[in-house]
Amino acid sequence: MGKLETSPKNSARKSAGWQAEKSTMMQVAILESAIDCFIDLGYSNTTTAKIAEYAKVSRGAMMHHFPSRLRVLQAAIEYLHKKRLQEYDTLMANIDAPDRALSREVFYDSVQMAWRYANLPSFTAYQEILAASRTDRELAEFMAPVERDFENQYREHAKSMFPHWSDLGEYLDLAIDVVVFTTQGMALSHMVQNKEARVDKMLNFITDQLQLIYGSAVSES
Amino acid sequence: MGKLETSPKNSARKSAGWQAEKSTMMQVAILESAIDCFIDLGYSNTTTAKIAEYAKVSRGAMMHHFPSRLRVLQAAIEYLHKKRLQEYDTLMANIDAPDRALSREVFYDSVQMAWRYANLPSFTAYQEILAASRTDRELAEFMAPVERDFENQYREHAKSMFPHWSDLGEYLDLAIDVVVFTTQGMALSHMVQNKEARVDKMLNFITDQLQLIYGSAVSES
DNA sequence: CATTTAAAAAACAATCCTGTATGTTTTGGC
DNA sequence: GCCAAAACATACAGGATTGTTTTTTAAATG
Repeated sequence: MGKLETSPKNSARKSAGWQAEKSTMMQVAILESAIDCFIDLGYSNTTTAKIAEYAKVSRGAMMHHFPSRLRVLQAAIEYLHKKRLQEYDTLMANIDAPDRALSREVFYDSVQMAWRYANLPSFTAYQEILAASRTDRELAEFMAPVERDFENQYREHAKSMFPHWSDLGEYLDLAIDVVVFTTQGMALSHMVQNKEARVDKMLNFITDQLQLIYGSAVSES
Repeated sequence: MGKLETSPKNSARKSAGWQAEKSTMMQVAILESAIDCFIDLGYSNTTTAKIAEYAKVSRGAMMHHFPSRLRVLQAAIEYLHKKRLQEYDTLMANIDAPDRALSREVFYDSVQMAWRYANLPSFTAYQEILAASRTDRELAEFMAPVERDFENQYREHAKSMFPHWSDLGEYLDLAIDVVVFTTQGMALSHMVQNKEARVDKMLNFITDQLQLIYGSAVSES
């Protein structure tokens, strides 16, 4: 994390868009720093000073780009939202096999993918925001469309991932809910004892359930 | 929520313990107010002034009983912990039928009980604390034994509730985890669409899974 | 090269919160 | 009824955070 270049020596020297380029670079650095602050310090302890410190930028410079704390945080949330969707794509790609037979292995890979997803730093950051939004009306209103969008995208992606299910809408919804609620419940619970073993058991169990749901789905159709 | 009596008119007039009695009354009011603040305002916005305001007590009076913010919060957490265990007992009592056959209805009642439990205000308050503890070392250290205790009590209670399982330890653990993680995952997720229907489906699904687990357990023994 | 404009840094005022210190009232013992 | 102790209330100092203002620096342009 080197300091931002302070003069156009290297690459884009004299390019017309140099200023704007540097500006957006700094903005991205600020947004990522804000997310890091969510993770390290929690939402409410994410002060403008801390964000600036993380981004190695003066608070004044930051306030120049984002006129208020709320604006920084909202921009960071949108940035995080896109990042999460992108991470979802990446994880999905690893098991991308729409044509593969729906063996247990495929189900298990999906479940484990969901579990990994719920353990990403971005998930933690997002949860911080969601938790804060419960008692912050302004934040909650900002989050509403974000959440709706995320839920839709998630669902759409899962549908295209498993074309076998596509005409069994209800069962697919149930399957998604089972996986999402369980993995997120695990991620958010502070399991004190035997965490690894219990997680392992749960993941295997969910896999079985998915196969069971799928079985019901195809037998009914 | 009437104001606390300011003089011993009614009941315990001139009783030796009047002072202490009133003192503990106020302390309880303060602790409950702190919990209400967790719910209404979130953990980090729970200031000493707000707690005092909720309890209809001067901040000075409060600081007399609890010398620092941390002390109030810690006392409130312990109070909440006991309250949660007690609420658990109460909910459990409603379906208390250790001798009843393990019909689907019994399983379903258990699941719904867990779901109701995860929707109590005390659950919300507890989650606020847990979330805050993630980035608050001191709070986390205080919470560790509380969480351990809660997990043990929860487990013990479930064991005595279902004596049929008692010698099938591993399966019982799995059953508990399934119910807990799912209900808590649902409670913490901000389901945007079709909340009621999805919850209903999930609860029924979990019930089926419990029966399945139980089936595996008895067939193996 | 000078000048105008944007960007960055620093300084400032206002608010809020905590902990403490000081003052006032109430209680319990004599 | 009086007095020490506690319970309670008020006032204050220190620190932190936010948003604004002012000053300084860098970039773009004619």
